[in-house]
Amino acid sequence: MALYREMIIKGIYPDTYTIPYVLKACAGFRAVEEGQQIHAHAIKFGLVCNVYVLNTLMRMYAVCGIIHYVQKLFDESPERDVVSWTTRIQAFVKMGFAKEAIGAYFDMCREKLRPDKRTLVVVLSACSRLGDLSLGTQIHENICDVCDIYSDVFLGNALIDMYMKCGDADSARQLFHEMPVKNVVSWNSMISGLVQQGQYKEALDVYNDMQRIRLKPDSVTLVAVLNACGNLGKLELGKWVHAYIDKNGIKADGFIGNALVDMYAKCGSIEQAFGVFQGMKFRDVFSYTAMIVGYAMNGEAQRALDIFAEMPVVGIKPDEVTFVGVLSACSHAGMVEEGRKHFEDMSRVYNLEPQTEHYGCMVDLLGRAGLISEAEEFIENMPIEPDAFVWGALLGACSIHGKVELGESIMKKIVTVEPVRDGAYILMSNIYSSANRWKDALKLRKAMKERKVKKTPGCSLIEVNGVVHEFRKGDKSHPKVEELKKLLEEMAVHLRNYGDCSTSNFIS
DNA sequence: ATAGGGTTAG
Repeated sequence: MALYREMIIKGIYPDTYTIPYVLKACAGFRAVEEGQQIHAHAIKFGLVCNVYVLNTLMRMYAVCGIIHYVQKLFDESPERDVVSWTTRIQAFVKMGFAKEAIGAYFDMCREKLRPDKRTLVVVLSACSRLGDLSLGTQIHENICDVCDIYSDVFLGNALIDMYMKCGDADSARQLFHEMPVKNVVSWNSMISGLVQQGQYKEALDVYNDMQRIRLKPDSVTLVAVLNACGNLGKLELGKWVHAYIDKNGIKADGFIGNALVDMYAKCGSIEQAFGVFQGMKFRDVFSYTAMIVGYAMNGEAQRALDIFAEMPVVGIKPDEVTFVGVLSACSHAGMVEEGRKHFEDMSRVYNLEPQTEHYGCMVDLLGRAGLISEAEEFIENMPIEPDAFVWGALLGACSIHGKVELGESIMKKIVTVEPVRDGAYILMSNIYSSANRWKDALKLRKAMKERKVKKTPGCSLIEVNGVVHEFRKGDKSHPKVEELKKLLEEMAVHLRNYGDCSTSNFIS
């Protein structure tokens, strides 16, 4: 850049070779203003009719996120080649306009331009974002016409990612095994893909295979592994990853730091989570959200709200997920007024539209506090259609406060929205049982069987000395189940002595 | 002689 300036000052004109060089540097540093200056030079010296110059200009605006200019340059350019199209498609994908990207791809085909490997990689990433499997499969077939899929790691990786994001883990796995050359991105696509599908154990299996061939994980790998650890309660492995990060001088940047906070919080080590959070140089919405949700999950509502109150001070705007944490913290602590205030602030102060999760949290908040008719009213005034999550929250309130008739009418609504999940049936049958209406409870259990309702076993994970113990409701397979039961009974007796009545049936 | 576009994460 300095050399280029010197050149201009000395009165030497740039040519069609100079401009792409300097523009590449601008794109690398996201220096829009300098890029615009170069753009002005290119116009001044009459170089904008060259495809190379045009394409690098488009690319510079694309990485700086100014899609408007990309489109303008594309429209005005006298000559467009595969690179121009690819750059425009990529710009759409980057800005989250996946549909437009696909549209541009088909326009390109209509203009009788043949896409190459790099175009197809970008188009596949658009399919991933859309989660459109049939479109992705169609592109896969297009690729087979153009070239050999196995001839390019990038293409293979993009295909794995596409199948994973479209929910077809089997095809992704098959492709992965057939690829003759793999790199760390191929492994990462598999591992994070499985994590996104909730197949945490499978993700860790793939990670073990990766270690077996002694391929070094990078920060993308570790973020996915930490995510799996958090969801499986694998604190020991999570700690090991933390040590690995420190030892290998991997930058504890945003992604890694946030993943560590999330992992520790989900594993119940909330103090460790806070330690990592405090040690981070740069914190963003995700760091704060992980901490708030973590505190809420671990029953520390006040600390969740304290962290939330810090956000405007440091100038970080909360997002929808942050508010799920805030509202659930209020709900579990019975802070009705506080919760109401935050719910109102969501749209009024932060311009965020409440989603069904937020309405569900509010119904839960009101319902738990016994304000059932207000909770009902709240649902009636919802601008969006209430889903099973919202009705479920109200049903939960009926279960706590023994409202049988209301429960029955809610049950009817839930069955129409979501007939195959077990949660509501269990709640309702508990309501009947508490009201001594055993016949109705039995009838409901029968209906569950008839409708083939899927049962998700109540389950908790805990790790002791590196071994994960999984407890399912009614499961007696743990080797020390009798000892555990005895201990729990003793604990319940102690707790009741301190005036806690909620422990009577937690031993099951 | 010298130039441009690609995949993975919270």
